[in-house]
Amino acid sequence: MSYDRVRGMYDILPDEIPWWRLAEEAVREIARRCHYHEVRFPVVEPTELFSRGIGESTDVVTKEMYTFPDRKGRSLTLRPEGTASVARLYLTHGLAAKAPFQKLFYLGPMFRYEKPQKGRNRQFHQYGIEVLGVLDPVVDAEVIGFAWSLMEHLGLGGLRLRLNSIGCSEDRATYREILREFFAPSADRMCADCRRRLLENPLRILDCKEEICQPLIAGAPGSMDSLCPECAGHFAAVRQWLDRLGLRYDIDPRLVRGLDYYTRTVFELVSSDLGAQDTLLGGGRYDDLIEMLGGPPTPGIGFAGGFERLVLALQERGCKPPIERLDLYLVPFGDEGRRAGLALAGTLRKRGVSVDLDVRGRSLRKQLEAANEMNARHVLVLGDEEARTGRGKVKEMDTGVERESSLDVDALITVLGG
RNA sequence: GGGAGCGUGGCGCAAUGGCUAGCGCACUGGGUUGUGGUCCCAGGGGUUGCGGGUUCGAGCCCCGUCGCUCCUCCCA
Repeated sequence: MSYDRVRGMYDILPDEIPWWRLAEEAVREIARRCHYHEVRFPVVEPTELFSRGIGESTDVVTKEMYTFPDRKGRSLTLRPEGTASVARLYLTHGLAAKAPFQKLFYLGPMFRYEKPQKGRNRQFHQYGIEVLGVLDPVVDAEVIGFAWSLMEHLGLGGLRLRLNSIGCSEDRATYREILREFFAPSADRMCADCRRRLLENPLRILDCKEEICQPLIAGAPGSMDSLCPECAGHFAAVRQWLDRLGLRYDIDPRLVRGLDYYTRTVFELVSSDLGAQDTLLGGGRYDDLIEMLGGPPTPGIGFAGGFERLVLALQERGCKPPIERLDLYLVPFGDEGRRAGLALAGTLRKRGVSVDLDVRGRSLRKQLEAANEMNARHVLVLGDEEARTGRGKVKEMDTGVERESSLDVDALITVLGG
């Protein structure tokens, strides 16, 4: 093999496609029901969009972006996520003034330069929804409801929604200080990473999985204690809505998301069927993002989910996507039959029937074996005899029953249908 | 970035340091050019990831390297 795949980027072969389509169609269907509109945006954006939108100090920006200069020396980046692009799109097209309230969704590949492992690739595929222009807590509940509807539609179980509020930017600043004061006295009893985090971003300490840090983290004050009255009220209202709608959630005061634009409500939907990378989707509010990118103050909320992980979870749960069967396998046979075969296939295909036929002139036996292997519903042997008389026998492969039929397209379609 | 495990036909695996590196599945053809699944026969396909070392002799042992997988980290 002379060329390897790029590390962390994968081919998806026909065998896997049914699960992908199942997942993609579910997203589109829920989006349709909830009246979200699809947007598509470039895979490449100016680097600054991400570094400013996602946050200069985040892992994504500091070490995970595919960034390169174009031929005129401008710095471009393969999108590592979608929200920043949607915010940019919102501003680019003047929606803030024209139609400030938007419910949008997207699907597509994202890129992050990370060490690959189960459920984490360098090119991965996300779907995401974004609601722009409304601060009301009912929207938070609607967005979370979308996530649950999607999972319910797919019949996925083993799920848990982790919910938290990290407050507005002022709250986050005060919380950061509270954590700093809390952890500082015991800094010497924490792992090296956490000592660094203490200075750079104390919020991250809460994510630490090191044994040594666990007891300390367990006793740390939650972010909800430092919420301002507005944010506390917002969060209480979100919870009320969720309760009213019967949407399950677990409050997790240690849930801190890794992108800087998040404010107030944050959440993750995790699956018990996945490995270490068990977050099926994650999101939250980003009420300052649009303004940060140069637009008018505009609240927003959304989430993104990974298709790879969704597919893994579906397979883990034994979900079988519907199998698409070939309607008819034509077995052209003899000179006349072969001449008639392709023409007949063409007319049937125009009528919406899926037809395949042998193009290698193989033996009758081999062709039937092929038909059997590809799980065709019907077989029609089209030899010289059939070509001459215009009649043939359609065999239903599951039962072995043969039915005599005219080779007239309408007659055939009737036989195939039954 | 750190750690662990694994690299042998397309896939899954085997081979005490010793014969021409085998087996199953898959693939191709035939048994059977007028009807599939089973069965039988035959065939193609390998620089044992790569490079070096030890040895009379290395798929096997040693070193290096590359790759893959999982964990950590982070996140979708």
